Amino acid sequence: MNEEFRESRSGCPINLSLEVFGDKWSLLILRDMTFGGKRHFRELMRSQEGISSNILADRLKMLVEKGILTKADDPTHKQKAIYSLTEMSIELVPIFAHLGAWGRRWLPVSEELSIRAQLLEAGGQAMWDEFMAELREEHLGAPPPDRSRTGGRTVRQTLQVAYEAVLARQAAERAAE
Amino acid sequence: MNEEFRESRSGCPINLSLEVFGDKWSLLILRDMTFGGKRHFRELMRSQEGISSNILADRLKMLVEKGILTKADDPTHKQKAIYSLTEMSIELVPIFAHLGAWGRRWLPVSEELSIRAQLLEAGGQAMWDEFMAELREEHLGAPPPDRSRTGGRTVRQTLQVAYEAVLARQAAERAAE
DNA sequence: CTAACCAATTGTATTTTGCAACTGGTTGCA
DNA sequence: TGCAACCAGTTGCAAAATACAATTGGTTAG
Repeated sequence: MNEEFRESRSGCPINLSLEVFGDKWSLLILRDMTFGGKRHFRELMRSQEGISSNILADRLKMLVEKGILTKADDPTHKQKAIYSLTEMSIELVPIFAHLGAWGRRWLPVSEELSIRAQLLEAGGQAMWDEFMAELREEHLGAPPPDRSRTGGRTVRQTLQVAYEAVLARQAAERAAE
Repeated sequence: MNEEFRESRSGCPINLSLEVFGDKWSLLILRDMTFGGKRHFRELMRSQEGISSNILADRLKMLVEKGILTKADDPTHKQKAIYSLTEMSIELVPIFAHLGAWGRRWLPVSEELSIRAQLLEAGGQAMWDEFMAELREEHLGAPPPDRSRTGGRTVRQTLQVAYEAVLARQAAERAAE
């Protein structure tokens, strides 16, 4: 397991974490998989930030090597690869939540791209736990979580609906001008 | 405030956060200031990971420009600069805590460099709040927090004592072989 | 049969990083 | 007063990472 860390700069947990995703793209790929439900190379290419295909290929390879993602053949298409989160990456959800909250508080975020972060912050640990359970179901084939409390809607759907509502309102406001 | 983000790739809070410290060094510098109490260039040069002086100078400049640090003259020495955390960087404490917990769980950390992360994780939000209050006192001149509950020892001292205890035990074990 | 789709790879230019040496000055001490 | 240690960087250069555009070799739907 530890072979890719042979040349690590130090055994500090923060440093080792940064050696994994201390760059401008790795966490964005994981963000799109986690919150955007993206599983394929081509879906990941359509990121807000415009990643190029060689960088994406390189990062996916690295993340698979480090055990943060897994890669499998998609049965519906011989050339299609499907990427999955692992427990390792699913447990980044609280970090995403805090990172989003911090960014929303201190940086010039746009409303539509920060509504998810806002809801995730407001939902707290309970929502994060629920979301992680959903990801385990979707990516690891874990048994489905009890969804009776949440009205049958997944956390990702909740976030997505809120995002689209903001987009719709913005479009209406622009039309009204 | 937002001038340095004019060319940002997107208004997503996670993306904007990564544009600030999505590299291999910025968070390590902030870690050393936050947990190591380092305030001077030369102290920061002595990181576990061996940052080089040009990179350190570049990152300090960027972090000051972005409002994540401030820089002031040290009255004790004409050439000495003293760097301080701001509210922005003090509020990274929960992110450090989660990042440390994640790294400790999934990466090949060393015992002595992860004992702090372990204590910080165990201490939870209450400990993080206490620590942030201490940092505000130390870096922003905020009024001292009520320290009666904690036996007069600061969180940083608690972490440091634990770190040194591990080092001492390791030295004793090596001597006993 | 063909156009769209698929996950990349290739080539090249630019930018960032890493490393070592060096700068111009300040301070403590003998 | 002179000298060594200290101070925050800067400079020059090589190596690595990144960005961008074009292309590859194959698959699939209509």
